[in-house]
Amino acid sequence: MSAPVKAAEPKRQRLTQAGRRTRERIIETAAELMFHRGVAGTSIPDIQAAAEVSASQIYHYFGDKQGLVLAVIDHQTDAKLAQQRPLLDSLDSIEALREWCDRAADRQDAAGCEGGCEIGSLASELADSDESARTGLAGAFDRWEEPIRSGLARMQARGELKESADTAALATALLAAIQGGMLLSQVRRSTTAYRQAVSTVIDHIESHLVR
Amino acid sequence: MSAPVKAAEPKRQRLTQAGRRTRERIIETAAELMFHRGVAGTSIPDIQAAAEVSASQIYHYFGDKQGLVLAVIDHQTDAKLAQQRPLLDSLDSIEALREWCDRAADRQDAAGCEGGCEIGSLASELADSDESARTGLAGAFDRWEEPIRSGLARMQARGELKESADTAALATALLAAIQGGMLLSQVRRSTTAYRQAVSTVIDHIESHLVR
DNA sequence: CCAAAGTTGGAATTGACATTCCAATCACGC
DNA sequence: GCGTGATTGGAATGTCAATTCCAACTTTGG
Repeated sequence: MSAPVKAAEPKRQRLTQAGRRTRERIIETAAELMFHRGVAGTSIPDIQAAAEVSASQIYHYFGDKQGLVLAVIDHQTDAKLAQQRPLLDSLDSIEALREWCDRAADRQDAAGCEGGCEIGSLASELADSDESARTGLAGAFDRWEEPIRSGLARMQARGELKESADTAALATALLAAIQGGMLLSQVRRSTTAYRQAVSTVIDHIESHLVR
Repeated sequence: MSAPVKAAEPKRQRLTQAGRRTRERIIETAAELMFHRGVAGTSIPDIQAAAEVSASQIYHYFGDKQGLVLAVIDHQTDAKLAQQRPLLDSLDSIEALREWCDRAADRQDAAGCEGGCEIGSLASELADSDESARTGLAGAFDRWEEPIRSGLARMQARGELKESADTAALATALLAAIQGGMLLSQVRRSTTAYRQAVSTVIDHIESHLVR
């Protein structure tokens, strides 16, 4: 029959300087709006108005709304990793882990606990309704989890963490605590739950320290 | 100015037998659809068709879509607590905690990891866009967390858990692990993350056992 | 049995929204 | 300098959603 399902793919086109800038502006604006109002709550006209572009521009660069959503997923993933980057690459001590998680908590407090995790919110909304989005978000979580696992693995390699510790599982548990904690904090409008959840998992990691 | 914001409130009316049944059917159908497709992805006509009711019936009983959503939140909360009820009231041993969490994991596996937590999904979608929904969901999480906390407190009272253990924080951490683990499992289509997250937190609770 | 209130059907209204189209500019390699 | 393809504007299209309205029918309490 037809070729294997793939997302409406805007043909690989050469982008002009202006094109690249427009494209970026659309993605950033869409990401912002979708973060605050959800994907379904963000209409193309909304994005048009906020980014000051015409409908044709959005459809020219992304094909359709789904294409834009996929671009937003990648953008938010890159943005999150970049934002946490210096710390993210040295999560190889209990102190570094705590510091890294605290930063996020402080940011969340500063935002008045409105909005949860950029990735997590997209995941919850899209996981069951858009298979390619689900795949993209699974990749996002993998990219995010990797530096955690890697940091723990370094601790273990250095002999600071017991051999019996399952670093992969601990990394997953910490990521889950972050996600669940963020959600509870968003709903309760207080970072207490996030801090407790994350702190609990890090305490547990600490209990695997040698000595 | 005006009275404090309150949701469009269908006047307290006496319900006939038929009325009560229709109302219930609408709520259950809406809950089901909204769980699978999200609130925004579920239209009133969708609900009409699935529940075999007319538009007037929905608006008669709930005022508007938001009213229906609030009813769905309460319904899902009651349903979740009822479903877990026997176990939920005796979460006062490590084994009971593990058993309780395992059940949820098995259910999730049986569902092919489609759909996350009924409460968590609603929370993520509605927390920032509907203040009364947010309040209702905060209450839902509180009602859910309470039996966990209470079970841990009993363990502590019996002297099984060290005095130094913060049972409230541990309960919150477990709930967060459940939520975050569910989200990761939904996105990854595997309960591994959920099992690891939950297991990690329970291991940590276990480390607070006396002796 | 009668009236008030509860229940239901279904059409009509109004407004968005995603997407398409066409035509006009504009940038750049040759 | 020219032409091809990139970029943009803005109107038009078709669909579908939320909600309202009104009229008919049913139940219930007195």
